[in-house]
Parts: sequence; structure tokens; C-alpha cells
Amino acid sequence: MPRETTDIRREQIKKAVLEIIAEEGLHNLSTRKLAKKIGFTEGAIFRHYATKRDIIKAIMDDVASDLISSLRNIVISPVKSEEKLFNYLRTNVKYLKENRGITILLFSEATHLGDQELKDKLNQILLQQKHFIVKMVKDGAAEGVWDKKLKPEDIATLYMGIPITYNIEFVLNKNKVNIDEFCKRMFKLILKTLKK
Amino acid sequence: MPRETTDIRREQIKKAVLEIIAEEGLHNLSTRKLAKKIGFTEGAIFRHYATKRDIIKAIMDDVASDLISSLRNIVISPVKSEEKLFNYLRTNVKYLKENRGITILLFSEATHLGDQELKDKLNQILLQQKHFIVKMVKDGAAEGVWDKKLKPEDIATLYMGIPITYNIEFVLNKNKVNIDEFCKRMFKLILKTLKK
DNA sequence: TAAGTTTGTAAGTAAGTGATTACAATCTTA
DNA sequence: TAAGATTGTAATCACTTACTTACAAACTTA
Repeated sequence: MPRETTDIRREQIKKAVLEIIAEEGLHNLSTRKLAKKIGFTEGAIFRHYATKRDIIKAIMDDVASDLISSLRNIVISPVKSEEKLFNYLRTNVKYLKENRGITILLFSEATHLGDQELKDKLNQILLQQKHFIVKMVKDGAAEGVWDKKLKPEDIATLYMGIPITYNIEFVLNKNKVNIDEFCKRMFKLILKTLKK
Repeated sequence: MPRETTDIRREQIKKAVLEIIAEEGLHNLSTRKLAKKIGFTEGAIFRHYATKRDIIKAIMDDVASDLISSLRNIVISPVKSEEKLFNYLRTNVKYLKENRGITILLFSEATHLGDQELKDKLNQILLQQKHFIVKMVKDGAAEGVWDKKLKPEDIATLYMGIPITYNIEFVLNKNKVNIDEFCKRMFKLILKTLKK
């Protein structure tokens, strides 16, 4: 195997990790399997990451910047609250669908890892998302289109369940769940909850 | 260790499995640790269950009968739809909180196990719950208190996210989330969605 | 081009995994 | 009470795990 820079190798490793997790779950991710997938030896992996957990941590940092920044762009976009919230939901669900490995990492295994550092990272990501929802709901209320008596934090909590539920349904029933249909239906309900 | 019947041992084993999962996660459950927790040898475990997976399967069967039957009792109870739905939510969330091991098994690891038989069992449990929600919503609509134009299946999907979200928040923020407060706030939102 | 750094390999480590075996103690039943 | 079934133990199986070590090849810089 030809030499490559650590930066390139790190990206390859993270990518391969997510593929394995998506296909076989975190519990089936071994450094042996990982090395084979990338096409070099186990020793090389530990040249670029000190431990297996470091790879997971690096991936969670990626999510924190990738997903969160694309959601942030929606939150600050100059469209009406209603359209904005729908865009947000669609982007959120789509991201989870197209990044199965990350979803598993976030909502299943990481939640119960016992590893406090990983838990903190996850918590930060979720808190950031909640913050986005709260902001959108507040803006909508300020615009006068949504109920001002609602607690935005409660809406955020209710909202958070939607992408997670989608993921579970998707895993269990595979391709049966259409993403656009799903988002439209859920959005309709949330909208009814939000309206005066 | 004194002799006991297989029935008694099976219960002890299942209980110990759930304790270990609740404390350390499924990935930290080994037959060695399990034997130590119960107080006898590994060989004894395999006297009462053929494989480790068989234990997990047995536990999921327990859930299917325990939780589902207590939820069924609420669904067929002779109270008003509104009260019924709240009781349901409270019981559901409470069960998940008080049975952390089962929750982990259901919503995290089992979802991504790759084991089709376990997936099927989980799917059955979730479908049953959805069916319950659909029935309650339909009954409420028939009574005239709730919006008949709503698709009960959509409400069921939205509902399903609530207990799961509670669990994630509970794991990440530990005791900070009060169960009664949480249920009341979420119920209020669902009710607004349901009303005409 | 020589010296030092970086990236790879091959072979290994100790520790842990689920499961099995041979055997003994205890219970049931004839 | 004898025979057969059931439940336990201790030792061990073959295998996988994350990670390390000794060394060589390739790249960088003087």
C-alpha cells in the first residue's frame, strides 16, 4: 500500500468506520475488519489514531460541524417560519437517512456507551438542535403566525422524536417508508400544534 | 451453589442480564460477568439457556407480554379518551424509565443487531403499540372530542417519539427530567394536535 | 546525497469472548 | 433403595479483541 498523509488516512478511516457501522452495527466494528476494508494493516490504523475510541470521537466532531452547520444555514435563511421549519425537518431526516452509520452512533450506541466524553459530545449536538427549534418557534410566534402561549422548549422536545422515530421505522421496515411523505405528514401535525 | 429448578434459574438469569445491560450496556454483557453476578459458574448458564442470544430473545418475549398487556388494560379501560391517552403515555414512559435494561435492548442495540429474529420481535412490539394509539385516537374521534380529519396512524408515529426522546434525555441528563412534568407537557401538545 | 522523519508491514501480545467437556452432587421416581 | 434424570463445577476450547513492537521503505529537508 502506497504512503499517504495522515490527513488523508484519517478521512479514509472515518469513512470506513461509518460504512461498517451502517452495515453491521458498532458492535461488529473491529480494527481487523476496519483494516481489511481500507486495504491496509491494523498497525497502520494505530499510526493515525491512538485508540479506536478516538476515531469515534473524531466522527462525532465531524457531525457536530457538518450537520449542525447545514441546519444553522436553514435557521438563518430568509424564508417564512413555516417553510423554514419544513426545510429543517426535511434536511434533518434526510441527513439521518443518508448517514446511517452516524445515526446508529448517535441514537443507539453512543447513548448507552457509559463513556462520559462521548455522552457529552452527543448532548451538545442535541442541545444545539433543540436551540435551533426553539429559535424558529420563537421567531414564528414573534411574526404572529404561531401560538405565543406554547413553550418553545416543549415543541423542541416533541420535534426531536420525529427524526429518531423515522430512523427506527426505516431500520425495521427498510425501504417502505418514503421520506418526503413522512416529513409532510409529521410537519402537518406539528404545524397544527403550533398554530393559534 | 444449591440446586434450583430451571424455571427459577431462567428468571434469575434474565434479571441479571437486564441489570448488567442497564448498568454497563449490552456490549459489556458477557457470560462470564453474568455468571459472577448471579453467583454461579458459566457452565450453569448454558444448562438453562442454549445460547446467550436465547436469553435476549426470552427477555423480549417477556416485554411483549408484560408491557403490552398493561398497556392493553389501559386501552380497554372505561375512562374518557383524554384521560386514557394520558394514562397510556404515563405508563409507557414510566415503564421505560423503570426498566432501563429493556429500553436499551429495545431502542438501541436491538434496532441495529442485524439479527432478523430479534428485529421481528421488536417490530411486533412497536406495531402493537401503534395499534393501541390508533385505536384510542379513533375512539376519541368517534366520541366526537377529537378531529376526525386526522390520520390516527400519523398521531401514532408522532406519539412514538415521545417515550424514546424521554429515554435519551434521561440517559444524557440523568435525574434532571421529571417524569410527571414531562408527560404533562407532552400530553398537552398532543392534545392540541388532536382537538378539532 | 545524507540524516531524520513519516508511513507502512508482519508478527505478536495479553486479555477477553461464547460455548463445551468430563465429572460430581443432588433430586425424582420406580 | 436403586436407577435415571437434573443441576451444578472446574477446566478448557478455539477464536476474537484492541493494541504493540521491531523493522523496512519512502518521503522531506539540510
